[in-house]
Amino acid sequence: MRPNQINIIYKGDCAKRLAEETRFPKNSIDLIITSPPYADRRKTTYGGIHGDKYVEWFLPISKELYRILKTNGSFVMNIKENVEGGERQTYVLELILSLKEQGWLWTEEYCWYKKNCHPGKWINRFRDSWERCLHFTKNKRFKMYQDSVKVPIGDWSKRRFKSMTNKDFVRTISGTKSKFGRNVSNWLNKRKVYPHNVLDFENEHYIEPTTMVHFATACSNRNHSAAFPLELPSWFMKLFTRKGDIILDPFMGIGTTGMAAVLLERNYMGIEISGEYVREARNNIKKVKRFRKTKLH
Amino acid sequence: MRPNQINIIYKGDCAKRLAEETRFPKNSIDLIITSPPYADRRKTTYGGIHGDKYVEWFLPISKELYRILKTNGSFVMNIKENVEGGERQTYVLELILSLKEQGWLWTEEYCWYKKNCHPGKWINRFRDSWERCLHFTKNKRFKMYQDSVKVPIGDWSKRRFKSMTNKDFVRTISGTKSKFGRNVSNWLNKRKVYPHNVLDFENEHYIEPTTMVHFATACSNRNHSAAFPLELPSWFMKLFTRKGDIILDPFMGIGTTGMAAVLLERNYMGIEISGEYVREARNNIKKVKRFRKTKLH
DNA sequence: AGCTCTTATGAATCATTGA
DNA sequence: GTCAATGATTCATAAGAGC
Repeated sequence: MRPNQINIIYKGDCAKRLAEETRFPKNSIDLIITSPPYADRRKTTYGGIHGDKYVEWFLPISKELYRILKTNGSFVMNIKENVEGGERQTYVLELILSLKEQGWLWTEEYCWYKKNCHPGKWINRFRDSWERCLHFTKNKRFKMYQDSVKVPIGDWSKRRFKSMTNKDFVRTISGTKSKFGRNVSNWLNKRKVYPHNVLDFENEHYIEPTTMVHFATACSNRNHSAAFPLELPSWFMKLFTRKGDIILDPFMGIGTTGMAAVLLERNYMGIEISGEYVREARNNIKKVKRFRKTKLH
Repeated sequence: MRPNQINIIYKGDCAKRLAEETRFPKNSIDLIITSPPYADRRKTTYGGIHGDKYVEWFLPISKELYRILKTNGSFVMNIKENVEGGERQTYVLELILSLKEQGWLWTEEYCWYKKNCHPGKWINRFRDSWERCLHFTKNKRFKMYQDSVKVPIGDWSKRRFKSMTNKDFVRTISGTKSKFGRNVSNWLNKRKVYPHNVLDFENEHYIEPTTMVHFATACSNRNHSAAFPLELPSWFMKLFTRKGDIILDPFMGIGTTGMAAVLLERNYMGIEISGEYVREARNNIKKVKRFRKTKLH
């Protein structure tokens, strides 16, 4: 069965919304990707779930997610435990163990390496520049389209570098965009390889650059910062779905997942408890749709 | 109390060795850094501890480690759970929870991003290119010398050196006659910033390049590859200890921790169960000592 | 000595085969 | 069936040979 409506955002508490079986029939979603509220964050909307209560709060939601996900689908959760009392909290670890008891397979943990992380200075730690992207599935075999996220081959193609003189180095450093850059990028495009499980979006261009640039200029929303950037859901969508598949984000926020889905010609479904976020998400997605029509076709 | 001997490697099972109180008095070690055998690895030496038994096996060891670590010391464990039956194993998660019950504070989880990870291609996952470096302490306040691991920053420098191996880097600067060499010296004196909690040794050079290069040429051991490269223990040593401090590796292997300690003028202690590894570790450390005398002084 | 090119090999994982 | 051993797959680095 298919959901009775797709490409829609429902306002409400996702535990309740997900239980509506005509809207969310079993085995109907190809990919669930979300960044749930972290413990003690988003206090206004979700009442600031404490770390001690986090697993208890999440399990009814993940039970519904398990029901509605296709047997060959994937569930990707972007999360990072915050620090409390000088220690990393343990609720993410406990959540992984509990999800396994619920029937989920903990297939992989991707590392999202974000170099431009939040600023700050503490005496007992450095800035946190990575987050977990937990990959759960219902079965050992699931849909995975690895070719769609291939990246240019690594820099060991520096045989190219070695043939260069010191002059070339200096010119590269001083000159902004010399022919050096173009040559190398040409060379690199000759061969593509599979990526690994650290997502480093600053170095690699997983979204087609032209699409990305056009889009960035077309819809720039500085008012609110997304929980995750467009690249993150886009990467997993390309990896685990094909065009026309249905992708769900039960904590839709300002609609980043929906925007990525539209750009990649997938169908989205979203749930969001905050009315303000719902409005903004709908608006953002509308902008993306308009952009796709005008610029890409 | 101080250990009755330092700069020594004991052969034996570390659970038993650590209990010898004259050799390992309580509150006597400044930093414990180790990469314990991963589950089902190193079968010949450690009997291949299975994931199900891993926590049970490790807890008696960590109990002794807690006893001998100074109250302001740190315990850094490099580990990564492997895949079994298509899923990531959970023994590392369980170990973290159990260590907390034992009294340890789980202060931080650093991510070691290793780009030269094992090759391979599978239908359900990509290559694993990161490992956990779990940071445990006995107290909220502990010794941390953040300034000692600051990294040079520069708009061009990072981009420039990203694609160079240490060897290239060293070779390049050693030709100081060139203009490029002078540029590099400038780079070394540039403004420095604090790193973050992703260790990315390809991009940053945490060991002084000259030391690094001289050493690489002086002692190259092909026979055995270290579990972790010299940079990893070096980085944590600089961060959590000062010259003259005592550093313990209860799973010494071929002595990488000891080599780093000698290079950084710290004292080391090690335990290793394999006689062959003990010999090689002693030999490696001897080489480093000789190197330090001849090349650096 | 310095550069180019070749070759070997990693804390891996999965499917298949054989006991 | 269950478990163990083997082969296939793959990318980046470093050592070694040759000029």
